[in-house]
Amino acid sequence: MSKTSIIEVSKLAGVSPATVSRVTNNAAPVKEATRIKVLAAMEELDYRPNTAAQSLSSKRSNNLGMVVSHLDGPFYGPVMSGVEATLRKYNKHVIIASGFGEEKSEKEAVDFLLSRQVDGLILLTEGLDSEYLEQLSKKIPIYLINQHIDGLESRNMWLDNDDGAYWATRYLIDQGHTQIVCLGGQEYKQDANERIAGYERAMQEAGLAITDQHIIRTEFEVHGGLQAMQQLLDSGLEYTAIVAGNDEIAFGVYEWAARNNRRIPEDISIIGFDDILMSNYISPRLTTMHFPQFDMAKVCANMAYQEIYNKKPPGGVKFKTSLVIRDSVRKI
Amino acid sequence: MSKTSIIEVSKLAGVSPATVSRVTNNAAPVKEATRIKVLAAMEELDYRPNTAAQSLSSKRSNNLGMVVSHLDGPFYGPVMSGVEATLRKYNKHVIIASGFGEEKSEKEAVDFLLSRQVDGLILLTEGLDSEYLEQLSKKIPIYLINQHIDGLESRNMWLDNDDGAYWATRYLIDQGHTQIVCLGGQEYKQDANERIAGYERAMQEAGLAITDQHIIRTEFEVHGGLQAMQQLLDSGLEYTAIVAGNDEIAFGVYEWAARNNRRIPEDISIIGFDDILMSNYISPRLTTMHFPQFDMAKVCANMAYQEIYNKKPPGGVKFKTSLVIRDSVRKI
DNA sequence: TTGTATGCGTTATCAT
DNA sequence: ATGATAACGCATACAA
Repeated sequence: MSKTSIIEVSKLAGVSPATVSRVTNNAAPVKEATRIKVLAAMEELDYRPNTAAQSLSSKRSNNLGMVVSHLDGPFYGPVMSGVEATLRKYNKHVIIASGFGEEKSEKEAVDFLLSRQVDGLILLTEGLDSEYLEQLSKKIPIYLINQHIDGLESRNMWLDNDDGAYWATRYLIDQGHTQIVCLGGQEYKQDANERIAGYERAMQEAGLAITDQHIIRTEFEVHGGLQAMQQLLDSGLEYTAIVAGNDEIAFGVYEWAARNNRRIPEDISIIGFDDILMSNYISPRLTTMHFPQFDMAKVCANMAYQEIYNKKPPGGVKFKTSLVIRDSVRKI
Repeated sequence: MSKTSIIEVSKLAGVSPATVSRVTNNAAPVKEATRIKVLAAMEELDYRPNTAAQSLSSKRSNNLGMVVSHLDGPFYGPVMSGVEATLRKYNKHVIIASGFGEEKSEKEAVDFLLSRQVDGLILLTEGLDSEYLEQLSKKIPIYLINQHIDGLESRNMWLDNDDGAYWATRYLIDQGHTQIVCLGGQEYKQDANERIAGYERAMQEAGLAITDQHIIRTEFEVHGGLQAMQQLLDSGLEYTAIVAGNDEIAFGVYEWAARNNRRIPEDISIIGFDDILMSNYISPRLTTMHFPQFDMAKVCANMAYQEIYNKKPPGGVKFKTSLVIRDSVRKI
């Protein structure tokens, strides 16, 4: 374990430590001949720069912090995966902290990460409001996934939820459905509102009237879908198809259908939103709008890297969903 | 951003930097009065020790590395969550790297983590063989989740797969089933073999004869379950219940049942293994053996912490599954 | 119990 | 293009 230091490498290569540093960081110009010598010495001694010393001296940890609401959950895996893979390519790393879905805990996670001297923060949270985030962004570069804050647009990666829900609804309409309800998320959630707006837009455009009963607000969870279906039943509204606010709500509908002896898609057609892993497993496989989480994560990590370590100006990106046709919608 | 250093704290408190260091690490004895003074000064200046300097000086990064096969996948979330939560409590942190399910990539992940000077390694991998791991363990403490290697038992956290499969099978038998098949994992997987052994043990104990046709090997995936069912059909063997090697295989059975117009549990009873999140979502909800991943992760992280930072000797732990009764098995 | 002094391995500044 | 040297902020051995 006797770590070989830059000094030993410099001696073996017959140069100064500074020169060795120059080649490891290949930032400053080094004559090709000496570079080769140094590289050879590093190789021979199996030299690995001490990251702590690098950080101390350069005042950079080479770590980005990332806080996600939940480490488990079906949604976050691909995002973490994308960020990790991208950063590792640049020899940077992500330190992930869980916010456990609560504002307090999410703030603690941010503090923890700050105390670890991360160079930037990637946030995929639910409980952090815009004021807090604006404050935070004065201290450290922050990148927001799936959250759109005025004033921070350039470091936002967000989804065009309206557009996605519009096309989801359009697909149902194109399949011949006219009695379409929407089981959306709760009002305090931005994306829930955007998705509902997209649904409304498509319905209106098609000249299909909707009433208050057509839109049911519930939690973005399986049990939310169940409750919403009960509410829908109670309302007596007739329908042939459902636009679900997300896939988990759609699963709640599956559950409800199974309990109440309704078949999907024969009796009820349904389209989801997000395309989480499970959508492709469940039976019948769920037709849904694909959320490009992995791409979003990669783009975000790239942007963070480029701005923080290469001073390239950031620019927010809006992503589009894509329709994934599977087996939960029937043609009328 | 002008970070306040230990020097400023020491001046404000009227003590030496060494004393400040002593209170932050509360290892060495400090008079209560001065401790209070120092704490007050730290508070006032909002002092946070520079982790890079700490690492450089103490020769410890206070980071543990963790490599998992996949960051997404239904299985790893709870494990990461448990490790992260536990370590954070101790003000240590986990750096997670993905192995992307390939040996080469997993080794790269290990190298990457080593180059980050982690103090220990938590491994939840598939492609690293015992020889490699034994070699690795000479360089750095490694903790194995869900993998049992001779010579490294004391740092192993593993599941009693045999016992779990035994009780899964027993449950089926207790519900009146006698024609029970097992859709297990592939031969090169340790846990797959152990689970099959448990199945066999329970069957023999109950005096139920099994033939080669009773045990089908397949991949631990949904499509594996599908294939196995096809094979089972071709064999012409009669059965009323299935022990699945894991939940994903069970989902494959669900899929097959849906396609072939068989009902669960009316026509086919099935019990899974692992209790992944989805098991509780799918319809009918899957009866399965719960894998205490979260506990396992917490125990593992605790053990790593205690050994690495407090020199407490480690001791491997064997975990038991527990039966989660839901709706996929019927009583005969 | 507390202070002093040194070292940790690298980068950055300033020369050359 | 390269070398010398001073930080970087903390922990620790040693001294008091």
